[in-house]
Amino acid sequence: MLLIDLARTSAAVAADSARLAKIRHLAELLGRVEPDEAEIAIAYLSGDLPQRQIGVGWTSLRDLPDPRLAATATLRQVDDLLSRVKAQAGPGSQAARKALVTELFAALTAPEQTFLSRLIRGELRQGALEGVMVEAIAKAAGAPAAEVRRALTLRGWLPAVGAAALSGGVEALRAFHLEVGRPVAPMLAQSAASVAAALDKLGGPAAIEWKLDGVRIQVHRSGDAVSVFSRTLDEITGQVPEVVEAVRAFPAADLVLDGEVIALRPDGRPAPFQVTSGRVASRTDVDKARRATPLSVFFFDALRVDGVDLLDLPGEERHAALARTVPPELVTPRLVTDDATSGEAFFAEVIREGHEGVVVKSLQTPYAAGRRGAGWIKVKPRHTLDLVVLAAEWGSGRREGWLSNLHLGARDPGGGFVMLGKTFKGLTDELLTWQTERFLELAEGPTDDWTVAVRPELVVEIAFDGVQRSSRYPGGMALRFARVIRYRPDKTADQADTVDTVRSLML
DNA sequence: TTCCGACAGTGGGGTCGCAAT
DNA sequence: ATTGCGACCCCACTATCGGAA
Repeated sequence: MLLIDLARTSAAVAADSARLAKIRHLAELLGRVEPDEAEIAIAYLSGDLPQRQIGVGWTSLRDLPDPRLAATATLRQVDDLLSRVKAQAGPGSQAARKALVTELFAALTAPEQTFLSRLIRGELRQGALEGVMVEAIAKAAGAPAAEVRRALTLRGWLPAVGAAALSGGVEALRAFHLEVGRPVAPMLAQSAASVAAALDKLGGPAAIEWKLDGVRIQVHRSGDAVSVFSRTLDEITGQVPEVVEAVRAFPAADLVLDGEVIALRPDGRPAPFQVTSGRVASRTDVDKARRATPLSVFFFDALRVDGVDLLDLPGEERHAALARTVPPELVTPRLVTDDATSGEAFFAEVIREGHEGVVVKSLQTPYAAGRRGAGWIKVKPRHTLDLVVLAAEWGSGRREGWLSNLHLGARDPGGGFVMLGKTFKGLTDELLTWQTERFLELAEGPTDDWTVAVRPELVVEIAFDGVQRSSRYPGGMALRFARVIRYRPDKTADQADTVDTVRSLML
């Protein structure tokens, strides 16, 4: 199959807003792809590369060679070349990558260049990724979407599942099973504003667990072989020897567990997320990193114990299996209750201990791998500040033509404002329209292609999860997960919150 | 007919490793 | 020694479609 076929399908998918139409376009293409190119087609049309990452990003794709007029590139040829790009390493590799990318793009027509460039940058913007592709595979293979979804959960990689479905139908899908050593898409959580709201949503007793501000892990053990995977299913075994040692000591030789690693201070309180994150990312001298920043591990779910798959069992039965296998001090602390008052008290206590919040979990629901299932609901405290808009950046994609990303500043009692970060979240289309107009009225000072500086007059209420140390911003601190709640037309900039207030929140 | 679950899109701060400067 | 880039850790929120209620 030719790359131009995918480029045309992608354009058609983007042109139709209806999901069912997108699915039809994708299924039609899957119906005519050769079996040995099915994985490539599925990967590309759901926004992925079979190579996952190839060391080429936005900057490397800025100036492309002139396009050709005739489309001749096959999927296989493109895929082979991208594998060669990925394989470059060592001195001279950046130039070698660049040369290969240029060679590849010089062989493509304009629509192919656009498609491939967007794909590599991760900005396909066709309104269809994995979720829609699951439906398209089901349609093309004549199988129920639920079977495709189940296989995806267990295999973790849609192109493999889709290729099997296209060639072997439902039977091939049913052959996928949980395999120790191969990661499963982790279950995700929805969120709620309070424990009471979360309990209300679940209806009935639930488990309220500590939410640790660390890094999610999935651990597989078969005999002495232990593998640890990240949330995106990358293997990080070598970076977390503490986990490997802990799990080897458990009284079960066949395990799949879900948990979190976190750096704790000597007094048992959590280190800032940046510390845990940096430790987990360290690969070059793990022993040294470990001595400086030891990791603790806590488990909260069991997907398999001693040869028995637990994914489809109710949460409580999985937790019972976990408790039989993992020593109590390594099980994430929890409270089972249906009482909102004691639930809120538990939440308050967890926050006092310095942790991020809680996850309220249904006792009944199975492990909804890879989905933001309704069975888990996270609750975190929310801080707010009234800050001043210092500038805004032009948006892209569906926000093109709108001033979108806000630069936020706190008032300096000594005069002026100190920038604390940016946010684009929480804005409705209506608000985007309003603020674009307003900012252009207030525009002043240095303005580049992306940024419009404005007179610091507008006050906006910002929610955020915490204040982190920052080397990027002049005040030495930045807001974590900042988002807009509302504008405050009732306030003037001299009534905005000060940097001193922000600094007091950093501890 | 209305409601709501699931998805895609739009970007945020921080850190590490590597190659280039 | 420093800088730029890619990858990945954490992530919130709105708009939209279409099936569920």
